Amino acid sequence: MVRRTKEDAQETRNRILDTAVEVFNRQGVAQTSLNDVAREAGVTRGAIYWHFANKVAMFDAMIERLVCPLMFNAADRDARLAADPLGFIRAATDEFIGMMLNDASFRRVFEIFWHKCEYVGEMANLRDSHLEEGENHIDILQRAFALAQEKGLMNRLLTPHQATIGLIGQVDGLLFNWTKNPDMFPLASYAPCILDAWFRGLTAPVDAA
Amino acid sequence: MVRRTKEDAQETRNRILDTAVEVFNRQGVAQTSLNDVAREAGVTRGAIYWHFANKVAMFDAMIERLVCPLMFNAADRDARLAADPLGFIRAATDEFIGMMLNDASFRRVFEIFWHKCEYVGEMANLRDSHLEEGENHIDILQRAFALAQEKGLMNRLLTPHQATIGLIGQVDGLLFNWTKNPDMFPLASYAPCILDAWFRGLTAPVDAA
DNA sequence: TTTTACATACATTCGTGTATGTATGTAAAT
DNA sequence: ATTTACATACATACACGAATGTATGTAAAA
Repeated sequence: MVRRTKEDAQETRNRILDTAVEVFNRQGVAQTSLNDVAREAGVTRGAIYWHFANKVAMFDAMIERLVCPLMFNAADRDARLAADPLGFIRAATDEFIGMMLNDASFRRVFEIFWHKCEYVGEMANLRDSHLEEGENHIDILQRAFALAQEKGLMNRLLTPHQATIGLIGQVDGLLFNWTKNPDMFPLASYAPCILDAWFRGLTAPVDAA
Repeated sequence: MVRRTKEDAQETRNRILDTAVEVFNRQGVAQTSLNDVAREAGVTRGAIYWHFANKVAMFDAMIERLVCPLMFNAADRDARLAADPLGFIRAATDEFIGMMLNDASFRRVFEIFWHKCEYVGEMANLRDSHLEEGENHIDILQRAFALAQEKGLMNRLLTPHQATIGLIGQVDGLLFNWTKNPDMFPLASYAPCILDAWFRGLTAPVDAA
């Protein structure tokens, strides 16, 4: 039973990528052969080599399919950012954490990124090429923090860029450690109050001393 | 020229492990064959299989050789912790960050842990077995935060455990992102003020409202 | 009829584990 | 002080599976 129509082919491609996420997550990217993916997807390596040049290209396609948090791409982004910069930032982080909690397939991809992948050679290049996306997020957050300072909503002990780096580090670190070992702490209940404390450090009044 | 004495053998073993760090860091753990390590260390696979059962055992030996931050193991640890809990915690984080900045071989091992290693199968088991070490650090920090609350040095909006998880997340996240891309931000100048802000969130007075 | 979307078959390379060889150290017997 | 007997510390060689990329076959779609 061979699939031929364009829709069928697209479905095959998606099934390969879905399967790749599962197998990568279970065996690691480097330890996974294209045959492993093919077998579990119910196709042969021929199908994989038809759709993708090699494993790295397949991994890249897996990334491209990722739906990024919506906050950063929403149409009314700049308006919301201007109206309540700190609220926007907090909503964006909550959205990201929420996706990690609720969207299993989203979470599984990040588990691969963080714990089941070696960034060397072509994989390192691939990551670097996707790094610009992250720089875009940094820019947006930085602008929001700058606006918050202009509005007097936060102190000036951190530059907007430092605040951005700090927040991203806090969020990434929490999610990294939680995905590494979910038994370490309950993310859903811990993240909100930890982030409350984090933002409290920004809004605390500065001693004149 | 073959080495025979015990000292020579130990030197060979160390050279293999030193080389392994370099090669793992360059090629990734999974992508590195024992032949790669042997060639660069100036021995054959025979030497490696003499000293280690396989690659995982070699990786484990690499971890065992790691000198952990001293703060947690110092003789006067509990005394310093009791005298100034928040100061102790801050000094411990500064020490860890300082080692990442100044000790290149220490940093290279963490680069492997975080970016050049897939935690699946035996490697996942190995990591889990070393996880207890981390739990010990968590216990110490948690006790320190609890003491700080008893002394009225910090507010009670976070439990000691939540504060611990938050701090570890902040530090790990900063170091993880910095080792991923050192050009992202200057760690040496950013870390102190970001941590200042973090602790400010703990010590900020709580609104009665 | 020509592509498309795969499956099948093949050649080659590479890594692992182990088995074996060997030169040297070392401790006890003589 | 030698010699003996064995352990140590590797190097060399081999057998085996496994993964990759490509070349080719093929049936249905367009």
